[in-house]
Amino acid sequence: MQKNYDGLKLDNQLCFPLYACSKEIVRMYKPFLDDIDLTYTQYITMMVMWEVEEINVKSLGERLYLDSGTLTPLLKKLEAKGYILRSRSKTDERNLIVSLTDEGRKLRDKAVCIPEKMAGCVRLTREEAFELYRLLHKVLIGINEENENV
Amino acid sequence: MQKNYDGLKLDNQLCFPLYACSKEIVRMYKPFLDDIDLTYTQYITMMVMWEVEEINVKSLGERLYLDSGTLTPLLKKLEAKGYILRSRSKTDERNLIVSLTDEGRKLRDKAVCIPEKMAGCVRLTREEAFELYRLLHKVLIGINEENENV
DNA sequence: ATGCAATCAATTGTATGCAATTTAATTTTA
DNA sequence: TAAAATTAAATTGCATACAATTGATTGCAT
Repeated sequence: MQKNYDGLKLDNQLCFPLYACSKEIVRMYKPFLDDIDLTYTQYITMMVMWEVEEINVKSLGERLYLDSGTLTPLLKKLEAKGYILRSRSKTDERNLIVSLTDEGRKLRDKAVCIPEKMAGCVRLTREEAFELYRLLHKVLIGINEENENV
Repeated sequence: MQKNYDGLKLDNQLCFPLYACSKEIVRMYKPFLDDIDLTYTQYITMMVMWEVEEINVKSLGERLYLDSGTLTPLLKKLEAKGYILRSRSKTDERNLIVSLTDEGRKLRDKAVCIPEKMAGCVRLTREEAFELYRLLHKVLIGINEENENV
C-alpha cells in the first residue's frame, strides 16, 4: 500500500504561492523605492508614519506585524536619514515614541506616485484585486484571532 | 488644494496584506517544522527534493524563487543534516546536482502530516482557499511574463 | 511602602533574501 | 582554434525577520 504524498507537493500548497508572491512583489517595488532611497520595510514604516505622525514601537509593530528586533535597527536607519525622530515618552519611559520630521513629511510627495506604478504591474482586474485583498485580510484576521485564543 | 495621499495608506495596499499574510503563515508553520528540525525555506526545498529526487541549483531556484545566494548556504545545512547530497555534474561541472538521500526520503514520512495541520489553521472555505490560490498564481504568472519581456 | 509581576525596547543569535561581484566551466564566434 | 561571451555557483555585503534574553520602568498587591 503506497502512501499518498500529494499533500506535500509544492503545487498543492497555499502557503508557497503566498510566500513567492510576496517576495516577487516586494522585488518589483525595488526600482521605485530605490528612487527615494527606502527599502520595502522602511517604506511601509513610513506609510504608517505619514498616517499617524507619531506612534510608539509596540503599536507600530502591531500594525506592521514586526517586532522590536526588526524595528529597532530599522528605525535607527530612518532616523539617520532624517525622516523620523526617536524619543522616550515622558509619561512612561518604557515607550519609545517615533515621530515624523519635516523631511519625512516631504518624502511623502516623492512617494505618492509609487502605489499607482505598482498597481500597473499586477495583472489582475479590479474585481480580482479586491477579492485577493479580501481573502488575505480574512486569513490575517483568522490568524490574529487564533493567537488571541492562546 | 490638498493633495490626495489615500493611495499611500497601508490599508489601501494589496502588497502589504500579502507580505504580512506570508510572514504570519510561515510563522504558523514553525511549531510543526520544529518537530522535524527544518526551517520553512528548508521545508519547501525538501518538498521539491521529495518530488524530483535530483535537481541542479538553478532549476531548484527557479521553482522556489530563490537564488544561489540563499540556496548555497541552505543546501550546505541540509547536507550537514544528512538529507541531501551536493555533487558537481560530470557532463557540465558548472552545475551542482542536489540529490535526496535515504535519510531525506525518510523525513518525508515525518512531514506528511504537516499540510493537513496547516490547512486547519487557515480559516477559509474550500472555495475561498482555491480562489486565493488561483489569484496568487495569476499574479505570479504575470510577474514571470513581465520579467521575460525585459 | 515594597517587592513582584508585567511591559516595552534593545540586544543577541540564527536564518534568510537579494543585488552585485567573482570564479570556474562551457559555448559561441571571429 | 583562440578569444569573447555566456552560464552556473559561490561569495560578499547589506537588510531584514524572529525567537529568546536582558535591562529598565511601571503597576499592582499586600
